[in-house]
Amino acid sequence: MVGQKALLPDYPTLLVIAGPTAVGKTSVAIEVALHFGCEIISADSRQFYRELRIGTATPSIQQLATVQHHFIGNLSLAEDYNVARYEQEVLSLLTDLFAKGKVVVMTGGSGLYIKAVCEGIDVLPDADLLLRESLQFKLESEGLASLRGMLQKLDPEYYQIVDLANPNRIIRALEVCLATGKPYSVFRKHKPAQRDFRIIKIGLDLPREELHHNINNRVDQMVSEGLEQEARDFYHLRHLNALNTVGYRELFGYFDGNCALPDAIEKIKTNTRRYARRQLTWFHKDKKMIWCRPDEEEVILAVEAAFEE
RNA sequence: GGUAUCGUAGCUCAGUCGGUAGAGCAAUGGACUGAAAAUCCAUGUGUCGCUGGUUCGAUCCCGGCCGAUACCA
Repeated sequence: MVGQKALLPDYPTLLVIAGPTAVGKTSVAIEVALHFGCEIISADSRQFYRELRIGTATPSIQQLATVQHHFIGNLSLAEDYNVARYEQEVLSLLTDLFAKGKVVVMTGGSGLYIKAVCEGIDVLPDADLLLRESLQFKLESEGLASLRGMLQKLDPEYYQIVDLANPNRIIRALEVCLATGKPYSVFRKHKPAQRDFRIIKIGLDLPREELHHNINNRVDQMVSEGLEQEARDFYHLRHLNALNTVGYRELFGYFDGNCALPDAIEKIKTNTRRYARRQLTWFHKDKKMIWCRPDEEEVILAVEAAFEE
């Protein structure tokens, strides 16, 4: 199968390969991209940061040399970034890539980022970091109930549907209300965007036990590759969102003296497992997802079958 | 070999003055439009080590056995 002449689609096709962390997306995506002779767009909100190499399981130098990748190491830790920018940048890149070939592979585990590319995302104001900080302060000093009260006044419609226990949701809505003077809900259209390319979504999964085994092994491997030093190098930047990331926060806790190194490593494994579960929850909701084992031949067969539809 | 203590959920342990049991962690399910590797919500049946006995009734009391730990030989 791999190495045989590829069956190519008639229209530009974005081939999404999603799945939980450590399922084996990177190598499958490379094989699939080689098969279709195309490039890879990463959809991983932490592999953007070039400083985070070990802890985010960035593809190796050799892997990156095999197939042209995009959105790997394209940002520096201190840079602000968000889904909407990603959507725009990917769309613009796709125009170029589809001028060269009919297929582009997109792979990663950040569900929201994939969704933004496939379905679009509403036009909203970016976060104002100062405003966010002051709301955060209000949360700490006055409690969540106070923020809820504000939201109830500023956007009663959204107040009815938000998760009222989730500070992040409420703060974001308030940011938009305060920055624009309009209720957050008027911006939330949720109208799926029309794309001028076809989308085929493949979800990779493994029996849970096997996935956990992969996760545990990979964390041990990260540690032996020097994850502790990588985290230490950026300990002083821990306040940055990019470092609010599994693998780094647990080690920061160890540097703070809150736990021993083996405990921190154990916590990384646990939190990675939970992260994988949240990713699966997100992807399971997508009814268009075609589920496969992380095996390139199985994926290519599924993709070529989808071309026919 | 003797004595003592312990054996309860995947793990660490609590508890039942005898009426078949519950916390933390783990795990599982879910939500989620500019923080998304983030953030938030929900979910606790397990031969109470095995086996006899007492009892209307035993995980709890008594005996034996097995296992663990500590101390003594």
